[in-house]
Amino acid sequence: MARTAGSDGERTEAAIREAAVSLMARHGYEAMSMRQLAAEVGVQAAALYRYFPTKQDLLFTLLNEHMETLIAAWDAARPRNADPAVCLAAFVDNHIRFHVARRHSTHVSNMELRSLSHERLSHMLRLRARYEKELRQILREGAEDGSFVMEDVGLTAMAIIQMITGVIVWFRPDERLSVDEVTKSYLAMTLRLVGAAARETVNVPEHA
Amino acid sequence: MARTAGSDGERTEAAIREAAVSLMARHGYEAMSMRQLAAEVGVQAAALYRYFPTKQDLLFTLLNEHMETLIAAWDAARPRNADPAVCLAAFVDNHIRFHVARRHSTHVSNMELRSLSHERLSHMLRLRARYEKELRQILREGAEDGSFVMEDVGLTAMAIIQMITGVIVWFRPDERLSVDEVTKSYLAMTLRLVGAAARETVNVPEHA
DNA sequence: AGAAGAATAAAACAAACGTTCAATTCATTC
DNA sequence: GAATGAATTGAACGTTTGTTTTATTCTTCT
Repeated sequence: MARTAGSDGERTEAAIREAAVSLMARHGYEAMSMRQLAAEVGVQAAALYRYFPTKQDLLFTLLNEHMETLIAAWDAARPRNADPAVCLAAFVDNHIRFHVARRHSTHVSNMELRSLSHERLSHMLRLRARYEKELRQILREGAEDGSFVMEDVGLTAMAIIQMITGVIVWFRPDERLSVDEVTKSYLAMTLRLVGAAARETVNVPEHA
Repeated sequence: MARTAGSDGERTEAAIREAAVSLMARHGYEAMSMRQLAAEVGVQAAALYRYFPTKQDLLFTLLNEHMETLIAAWDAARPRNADPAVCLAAFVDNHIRFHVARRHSTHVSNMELRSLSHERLSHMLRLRARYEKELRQILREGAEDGSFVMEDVGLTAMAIIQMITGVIVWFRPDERLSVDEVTKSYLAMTLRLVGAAARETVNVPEHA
């Protein structure tokens, strides 16, 4: 009844994070008990508190890491000095691939914000706003230089985000469509949505 | 300690449903306690069990009612013998207005399916599949008669559903945009998304 | 006015919850 | 090989949970 053979702090913490994301994604934050999580890791519940002072701290750590990583990924992937259509394509591509690769933590990020304290919720919303601002910026430039057609920048940004994040709700990587195929289709839909028909999918309106 | 003056079964049940939807939407099904719900209704927790045998029965009742009502609303609103663009427009319009008017129960329907038992989950998924099939049918007809352009019917259906359901995540009826404006914009985006430019938003590709 | 049934309160149940504490073993360093 | 600190256990804490039971009051019908 004490330290177990071969135990290692770093490995245990990583195992906790991984199991927590999986359990929260499947059953929800409130439905996941610390004992259940401990059992999944193969450890007693008390051991969890060596790494995360409270259950909510654990949640916050996971959510924060998810958003920080997403922002960093976009920062690395975004084209510089490119025209709006290229930027938008890069944004959609990065967004879908990132979220598909992290289905579970994306689910948690979308569902469990309400379990955070007020300050931590604000912090997460700020990160989210910062990320969404990138998309609005692209859309605004495209609307100004005439390469995009849209009624409202903010509204279009929300519509696109909802659409491309929604991939993870139904997409399973082992089914009929590959990530590449899905990404390509969503990219085409997005470009049509903002009135920037890609060369290969141009459609000339019949009565024009 | 017993029946209170002016108490009425029907009114109490309606009050329970209403308070439950509101609490579940704001805090989540797991986070809502029966005592908290009872307090919101102005009743003791034990009284709830006169109307719903278990907490999960209460959830199921709400979810089921939501989906049945949605399907009934579409059945009443859908045009008969109309071309795909008209049908699609009607679908988007009905969907957005229905969900905006029922923000709370939509939230619950989207978030709390996982708290249902296996059989009840299956039942809800069947209802959802039946509803989504309507959209796929419209898209398929449009793809076949050439009025729509799309890569994949199923994928496009999911993208549209996610996009137009996502309205309730950010939309607040008391802000800068009215329901009519939002619906109109989303309708325009949807038509462009499937390559069926509405008359007033036709855009002729520059290089055509 | 009295009987019957509908609607609720109050109290209790065992189980599960997040969390804390002290004790104990493993790994590492000197 | 003894000492030190990191890692973990096992038991316990007080709350809160969903639910049940029993008793009581209100309403309605005759």
